[in-house]
Amino acid sequence: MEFEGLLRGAALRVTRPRLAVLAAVHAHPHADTDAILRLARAELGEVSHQAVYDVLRALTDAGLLRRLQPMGSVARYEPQTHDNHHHVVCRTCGSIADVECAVGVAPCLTASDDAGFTIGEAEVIYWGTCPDCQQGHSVRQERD
Amino acid sequence: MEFEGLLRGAALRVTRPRLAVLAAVHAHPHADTDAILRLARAELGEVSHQAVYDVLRALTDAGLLRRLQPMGSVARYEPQTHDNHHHVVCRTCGSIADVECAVGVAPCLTASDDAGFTIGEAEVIYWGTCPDCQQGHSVRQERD
DNA sequence: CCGGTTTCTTGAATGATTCCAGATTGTGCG
DNA sequence: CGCACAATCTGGAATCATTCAAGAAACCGG
Repeated sequence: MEFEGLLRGAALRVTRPRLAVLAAVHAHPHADTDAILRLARAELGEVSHQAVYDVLRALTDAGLLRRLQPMGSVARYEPQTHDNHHHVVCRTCGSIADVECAVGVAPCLTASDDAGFTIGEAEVIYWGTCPDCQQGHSVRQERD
Repeated sequence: MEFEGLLRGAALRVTRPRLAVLAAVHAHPHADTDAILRLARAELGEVSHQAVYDVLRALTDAGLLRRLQPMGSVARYEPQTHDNHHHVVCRTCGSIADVECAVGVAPCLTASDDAGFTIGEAEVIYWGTCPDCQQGHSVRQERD
C-alpha cells in the first residue's frame, strides 16, 4: 500500500480512515465530500463524517490532496499532481474533467500587474457543458 | 442615475433594492453578500436579506453582475465588465484584487483537449498573499 | 387610476461544514 | 513487548450562508 508511505512522508499518522479516504480520492478524482464519505464507509463499515472532514483537511494541508471548489458546488478533492492541469466544469450537471494546459509552461499564469500580491499559484477553470448535457441528458449525475 | 438604464436595458423592473444593490456593488467591487446587504441597508434603511439574494441572482443572470466564489469564501460580486481581467485572492485574509490578463487575447483560455465539453468561459484565479499580509498584518480585514 | 405580474417581506428550512467533549488508537521509547 | 502521551476518531449539537414558501406591496403598461 503506497498510501501508507505517503502519509508517513507527510509526518501524518497512519490510520484506517486516512487510508480509506486517500484510496477513495485516488479511485475517484473530483469526488465530493459526500461521495468520499460513502466510499470510505463502504471500505471501513463505519466512519464519522467528522473524521472524513478532518482527514481531508489534514491531507490538503499536507499537500497530498488538492481541493477544488467551483462556485455553487460542494468541495471536491483530487490527488495532488504537479502536472499543471486545469479543470472543465459543466454548468448543468456540475461534473468535472481534467484538461491539460495548452502548452507546457503556463503563459498567462504570470500576471502583468500583481497589485503587490505575492502570487503562489494560478488556478484555471473552464466553464462549459459536458457531452451528456449537450444531448439533453440534464439529469444531474455524478461521474468522474 | 445610470443604473436605472442598466436595469431597463436588461428588461428588469426598477426597484429601490435593485438600485441600492447595483450601487453597492459598483462602489465596492468584490464585496461579499453580507457587505452588500449592509451597504444596501445603509442606503435604504431596511432591506430583507432575501431581497438582496434575489436581486443578486437576477442581476447575475441578466449579465449585469459577475459572481466570484473562490473556494472557502462566501459569494462575492463585481460589476460585469468585458475587459477580460482576472483576480488575485489572498490566502490569508481573503481580499481580492483585479489583474489584467498579460495579453489582450487570452492565450491559455483555449483548452487543448476539452474532453468533449463545450467551453463557454474561462476563469483564472491567482492565489497569493496581499501586501498587508506579507507584513504580518494577518488580521482578517475586508478591503476592496 | 387599474389590473396583472413581478418583486419584496417575514420566517422557517436546508445542507454543508465546524465546534465540542470524551473515548480510542497510533507512535516512540524503555 | 508493553506504556504513556498525544494525535485522532466518535457522536451530537451548533453555525452560517443560502434557499424555500406564502402573502403583501410595488412596478409597468394601458
